[in-house]
Amino acid sequence: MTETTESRSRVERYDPSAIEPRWQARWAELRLYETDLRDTSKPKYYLLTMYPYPSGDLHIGHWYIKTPTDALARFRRMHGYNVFLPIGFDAFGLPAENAAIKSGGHPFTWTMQNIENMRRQLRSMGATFSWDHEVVTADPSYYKWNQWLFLRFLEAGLAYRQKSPVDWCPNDGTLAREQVEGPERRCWRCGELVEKRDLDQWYLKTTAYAEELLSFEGIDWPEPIKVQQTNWIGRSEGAEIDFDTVPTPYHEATETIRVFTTRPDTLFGATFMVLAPEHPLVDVLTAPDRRAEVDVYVAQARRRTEIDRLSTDREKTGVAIGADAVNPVNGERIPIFVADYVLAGYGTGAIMAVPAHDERDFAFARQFGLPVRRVVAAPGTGADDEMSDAYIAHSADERLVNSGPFDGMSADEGGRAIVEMLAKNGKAEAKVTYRLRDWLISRQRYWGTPIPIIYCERDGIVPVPYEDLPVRLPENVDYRGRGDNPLNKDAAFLNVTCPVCGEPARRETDTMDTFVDSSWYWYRYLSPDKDDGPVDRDLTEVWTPVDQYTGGAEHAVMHLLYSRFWTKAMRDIGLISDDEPFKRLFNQGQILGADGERMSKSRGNVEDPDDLVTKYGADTVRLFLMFMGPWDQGGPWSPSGIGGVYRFLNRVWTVTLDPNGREPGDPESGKLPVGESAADAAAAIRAAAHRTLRDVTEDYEGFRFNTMVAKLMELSNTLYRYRGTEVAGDTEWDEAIRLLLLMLAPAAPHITEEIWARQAEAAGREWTSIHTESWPEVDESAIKVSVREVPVQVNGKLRARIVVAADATEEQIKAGALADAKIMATLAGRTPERIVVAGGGKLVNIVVRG
RNA sequence: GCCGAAGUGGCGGAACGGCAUACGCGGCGGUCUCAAACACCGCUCCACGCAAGUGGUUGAGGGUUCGAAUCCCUCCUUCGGCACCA
Repeated sequence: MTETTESRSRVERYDPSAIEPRWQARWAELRLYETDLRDTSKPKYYLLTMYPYPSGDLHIGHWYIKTPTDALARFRRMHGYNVFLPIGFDAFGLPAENAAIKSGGHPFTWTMQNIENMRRQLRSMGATFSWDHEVVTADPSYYKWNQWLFLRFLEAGLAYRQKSPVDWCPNDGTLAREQVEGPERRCWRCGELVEKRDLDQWYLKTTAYAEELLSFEGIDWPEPIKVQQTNWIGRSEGAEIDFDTVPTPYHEATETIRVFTTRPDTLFGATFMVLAPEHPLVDVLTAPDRRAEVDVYVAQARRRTEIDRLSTDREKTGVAIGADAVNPVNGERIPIFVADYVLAGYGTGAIMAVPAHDERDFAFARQFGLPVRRVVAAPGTGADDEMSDAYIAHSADERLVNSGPFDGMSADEGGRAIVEMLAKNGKAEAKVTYRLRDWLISRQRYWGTPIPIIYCERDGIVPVPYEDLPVRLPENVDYRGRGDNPLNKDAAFLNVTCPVCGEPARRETDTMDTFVDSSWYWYRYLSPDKDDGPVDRDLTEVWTPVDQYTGGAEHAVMHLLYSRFWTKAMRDIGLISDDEPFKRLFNQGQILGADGERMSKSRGNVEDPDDLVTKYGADTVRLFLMFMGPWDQGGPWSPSGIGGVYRFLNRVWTVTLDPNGREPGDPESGKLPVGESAADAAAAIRAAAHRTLRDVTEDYEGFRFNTMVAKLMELSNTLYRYRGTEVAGDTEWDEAIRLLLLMLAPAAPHITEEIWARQAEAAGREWTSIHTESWPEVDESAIKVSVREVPVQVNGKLRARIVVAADATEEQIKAGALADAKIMATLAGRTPERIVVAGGGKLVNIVVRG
């Protein structure tokens, strides 16, 4: 037994804390991961991971996002690619201001401290980021180009100014959605009731690209993301139709209400109209005796959230305004209502209500006792049958009824004919509408990119001249414990001279939405220090679009849609030639706190990676995050199980560095399995190694990191079984060990580098980094088997397994199955009705009656 | 409410039209040790059975198929997004 003790002490214990910092320093020294963007000798691979927000809630979630991405970068490098994996910080935003208001400090200080800590943590991962290309969006060298691009978009007619409502607190100014609390909608800071206030704000014309954004040609994105974006854009074909109002004693002028409808075929069924509470004609048309009630209703509606207003669950509310309109097809007078289920921002902010054929209109009509008139009928349905629900179905065999000259036409045909007839008098036109709205980029906040505009009494809206960019944020800010924008109180910032006339003028104090920063940062990564333009055209021609983008699914629509818009807009002002920003996209899941909630300091459920790294090492943490589950799933954090991954790395350490050692706990240790020759064992080892290589390669490519780790565990378990036997140290053994290390290298870069170096030293070879090795080739012949097992089912139930030659024909497999004793017993003399040999001989199913 | 996704052992999960529960955690038993820790070996979905085995099982219910965790329909639950969190 002294032998086992000896063998166990032959190699020192795996100690990540000794290994990891040393290799990180060595890689940095060798500049192993600095990407030469001008190097064209290798194919390029731009791997982008969503840059983090330096929230101060530094948590394991950041590692969860970055670790597999780094493994992928290393995997691609081993395939001969020139990989660019940049990193930066999304440094503007609300949390920095909140921290500043609370602490009295400066958002800049808070942000930079967080960034410094995150840099350290990200470095401790051993990730191969190109730190020399780092971008920090709160730096004037970055946000200057937000301003520059904004001015170019303004020149190109892609930016405009318009009044729109914000959630407003009398004490704390504009509030973000998360700052409005409770069903009563109160300010989170002072508890005051939140109201709507209309402000002049800047918009970007995303809708100009609505049609192009619907096409995902040439990019390989997950289907659910494309569906969500398509639904967000929400293209609807229909018509705009004009309804004239009926003059009244208090309003004799005829007003025209233009509605948008996707169902012009149902025009004869319109029995009332609805205006959005924000519609300008509400005020004009409301009868004096209805005024009080309407005003109250409008004020209430404006306080509701859109989600609430659009809920089909909620009881419909509304108020008649005491005016009628005329249906242009039949001259019928119909009452006009104001109701919050109609939104000002969609279509024309007014609808014709057809209760018979629209669910919400039906509910409203029921609520208010309004007539329901069927105008579309499926075969077998009477024109005036009582309706218990709106009839929405759209099929080819339904016909118009109660529609005058259009009776008998199909819905499509009738719709076209009705629009055509009205169009002759200029009363209708075919129209496509989108749910997508233009992008409101104005924020009434300090910590963002100042919008480079000056307002002059004489010259109006004046862009800041390009040579005066950047418009810098003043360094001294005074929050005085309040939530509103301190720029409004900063005289030095506010008061400027008009660039056109030289008279005193006022500077815009709104800053830009932080989604502006994140809409083009990957272009800036290529040339972060370029000072004569936002992007380096030569580099973008080579490096963009991004080959692979990884990041959270919570960005499925907004960030990814804004980025697509921005790319197209930059293309159209001649800066780049890309049509799309990201060729391939992968959305990983989110790590939640142990309580199943999103990690945040305020919830106290933040998991810091540092402790785990200290205890187990970065390689174990990296591997554990990959092993936890499918990357696109995420889930609540639990460190239980990390010990298993740590054990696995210890086993790799032992099996590679001490192949001839034996295990005291295993009576069979050091012996080949019963009945197996050394040649059999060597072949089995080789087969296992190459089978694993084939599967692991596919798993890396498909982002299936959890099964990738599982398969490497299996291989190491197989090797462990042969540890200390006569085949340990053979050619096949050494090859398997080599493959194991190469496959593990992208995921666990430190331990593999250490073992690689020790092996080189032991063999007297000169050291080269494992991370400069090429990815190995699968030898299919090593995996080939001579016999295999085929499961046999009877009526879909597994009854036996038979062993057949690997190249057995279907007939031979059938015969073998029927000859099996268990199968014969199960069949009990019954004659098979059918025998299915499935999947090219993978499985047999015998179907019998009774 | 609307759009998207997911529900599988005690737990994380594997299989994604063909052997359900790979791999790991936890648990149980063992080897080593004076002992503990570490390490190692074995067992571990549920029910009945001494066993061989038999039956059941992928959120619930229905359907398609020789065959369904996987495809379709209805429902339930959870997560992401819903335009000022990023």
